[in-house]
Amino acid sequence: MDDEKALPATVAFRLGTLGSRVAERYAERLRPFGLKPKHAGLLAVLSRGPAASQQDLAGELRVAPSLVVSLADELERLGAVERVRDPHDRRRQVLTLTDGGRALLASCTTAAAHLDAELLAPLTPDQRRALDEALALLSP
Amino acid sequence: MDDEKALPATVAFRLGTLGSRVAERYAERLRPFGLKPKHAGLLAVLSRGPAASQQDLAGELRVAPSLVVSLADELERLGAVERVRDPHDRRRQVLTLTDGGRALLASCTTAAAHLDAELLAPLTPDQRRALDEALALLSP
DNA sequence: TATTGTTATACTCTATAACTATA
DNA sequence: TATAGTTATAGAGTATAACAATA
Repeated sequence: MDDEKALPATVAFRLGTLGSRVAERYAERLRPFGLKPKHAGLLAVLSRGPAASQQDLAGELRVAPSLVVSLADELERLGAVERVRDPHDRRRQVLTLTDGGRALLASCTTAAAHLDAELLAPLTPDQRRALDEALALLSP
Repeated sequence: MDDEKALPATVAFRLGTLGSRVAERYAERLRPFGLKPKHAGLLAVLSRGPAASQQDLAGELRVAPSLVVSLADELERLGAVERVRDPHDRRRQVLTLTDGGRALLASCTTAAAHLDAELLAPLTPDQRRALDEALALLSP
């Protein structure tokens, strides 16, 4: 008997390719807003905590600090975030979400929900719950 | 009641980020072989069909034809594939897997299987089956 | 003229490293 | 001297477009 799965049958391979295709489709939906998925990720992090330092944000998003700078630049240009210098440590730029930023995040969330609906259409409710559970266990 | 999921709770968002992290981890495992995931994908396609044209391969892998050229160049340099001109249409380069290429693919498959074992460790057998099923339904 | 493979070029994304200002 | 943010530079990965050979 042959226990060996072919490469395209492994979870790692399928998760990698599926993830890349889903990310691509999500990026398409965000394009009209002038955003890429990483912008949405940054908005989401800002929305749930009080503004951390940009270095902390970099750690949380698992990207280089210099990337946070350009993401924040672009979000600032869109009026979605504001940079305020921390008066206690003037080296720190504290990022805060504006009302426009919250609206933008809501749009990103709606776009993701629409994509979810399309993706999950072929799954039964039980299968959806199972997938949700698996993703919760697999996600870092 | 609030039906609206937060962005990081959507399937699209989690599948995108998880897929990218898994792909990164898989790429690490392939590095010692001098390969990237796309090389492994090409080897896998070649292993299960008789050699198609490079353009067909590009379509199957969803990449530009020029990328197939460089992937094939690198695999040829590693002795994993051979290019043979089709005598019936001398424009066509037929790619064939060598024994070395089959061995290399086996290594890629083993690496993916090891990664699978690590990824799936926190899941029960039922959860693994459910994930497998969902991936089958979601994958193109 | 159309098609296959190839080459040349450019673009996107992201990281590393150098720099500035505060501490 | 050390740290936050920024800027400059470079590299990976991939696509687009021009090109050569063959049909």
